[in-house]
Amino acid sequence: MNNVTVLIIDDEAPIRKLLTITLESNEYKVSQAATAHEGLMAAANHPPHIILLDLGLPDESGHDLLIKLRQWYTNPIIILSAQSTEHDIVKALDNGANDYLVKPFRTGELLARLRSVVRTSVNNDESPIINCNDLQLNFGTRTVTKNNIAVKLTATEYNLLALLIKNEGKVLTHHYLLKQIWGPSYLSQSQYLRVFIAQLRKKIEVDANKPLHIITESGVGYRFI
Amino acid sequence: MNNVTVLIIDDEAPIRKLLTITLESNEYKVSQAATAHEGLMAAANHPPHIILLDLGLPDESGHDLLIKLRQWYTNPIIILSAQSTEHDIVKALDNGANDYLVKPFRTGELLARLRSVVRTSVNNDESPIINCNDLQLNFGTRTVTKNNIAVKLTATEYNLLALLIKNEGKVLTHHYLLKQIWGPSYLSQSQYLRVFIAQLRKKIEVDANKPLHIITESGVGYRFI
DNA sequence: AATCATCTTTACAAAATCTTTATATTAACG
DNA sequence: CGTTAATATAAAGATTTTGTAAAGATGATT
Repeated sequence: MNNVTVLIIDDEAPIRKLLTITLESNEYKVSQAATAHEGLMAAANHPPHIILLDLGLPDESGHDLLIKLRQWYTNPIIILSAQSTEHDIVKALDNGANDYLVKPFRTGELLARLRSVVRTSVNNDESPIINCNDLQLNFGTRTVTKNNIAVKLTATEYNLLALLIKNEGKVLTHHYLLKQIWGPSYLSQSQYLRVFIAQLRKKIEVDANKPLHIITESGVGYRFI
Repeated sequence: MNNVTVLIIDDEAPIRKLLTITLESNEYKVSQAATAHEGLMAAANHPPHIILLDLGLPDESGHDLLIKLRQWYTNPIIILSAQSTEHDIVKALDNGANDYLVKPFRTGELLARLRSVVRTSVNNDESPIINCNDLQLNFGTRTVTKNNIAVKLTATEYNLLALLIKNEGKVLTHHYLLKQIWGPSYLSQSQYLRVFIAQLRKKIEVDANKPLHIITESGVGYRFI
């Protein structure tokens, strides 16, 4: 469940193979390129979270590719290179590389350095907040506000509301809701659903008798708007 | 003018001297510490933009100091160590180090790696002190005050409070809290949590019966406001 | 060995939540 | 329009979860 994508740009097939196996067994999604040109295209078409770049490419200097990438690509780039001269390392880092590993590198160290750059740069992306008119649900903090006033929900109420909101517009059947919230052995307890929907409406609707958010689809289920 | 502050934590005076000269001639502002304790205090009192940390300190393992620093310090930490085993490198990186250089290191490379971490970390001048109304928590010194009066907390109580405060607003599940504070083998000991939450409330809340800071989310966990 | 602070466990009280029941209201359909 | 099925609501009860005090255990320090 890592979901971090890595693009390997290296001309040596055995190294690509080794890296791919290593990374995939650590739940990274891997794509490959064997030349600078291929790498640039791949990065542009499907920007990965991280690029592993070999400096010794056949068609173009890795340094030049790095410079080209850095004109628009802001995610981490880690250099993997047989060159271990200070000149090469300094040049690569100053051209925007986030790290530089000398081949042959140790697998564990590579993975640790990957985790390090992922930690510092990849994770700051999403704000898991959903707004619906007066209503706001924050998945990160597990809070609900109505007109900026906190609404106190029980765990079950929150789960039910979150499920409805995540499927905004869709009708969720009684069957489905019961299964998701209470589990597969509660499929016949449709009274639960009525009780909890009523409680939710009391808490989040302006007028619980004329619900604007939680809509009843008689005979089928409920829908959130 | 660079204006970037660097704290060197290293017990060997000659290395501190060499680093200081190197860094100052590149317009960094340098401060020094010769022991883990000194380093922790220095970092807490005047949080630097970057910490250069030697793992071989006399009074405490550099790894342990790294862990303590990372409880509140979010700026880059670069390890300088004579140890070059993969185990050490991986451990340090996973404990939150941003880079790891093996001594003896090349000056140009160190400077390039410094430039690299400066470039990527937006220098958010973050204080190691968190204020919440009447409550103040100092991550550097591990102390808590309520209306400027020191509150005496045990290690476990402090850890629990610090974890809650670091995730202010978020609900932390019982599962998560137990795992973080007591370790993965204590996941079923939810009574611990109740006892320690009660103790914390007695110490930091104005009225422990009506907690304003540590909020119970029944069936889920606790939240700090 | 005695002391002290802290952690762990136990027992019970209090509170919150869930479940069930009863009954009212609304929608579907001929 | 009236009947039937589905849905809504309130409130009582049962159950689970949480809070608290206090006793026992541990382990470091003297």
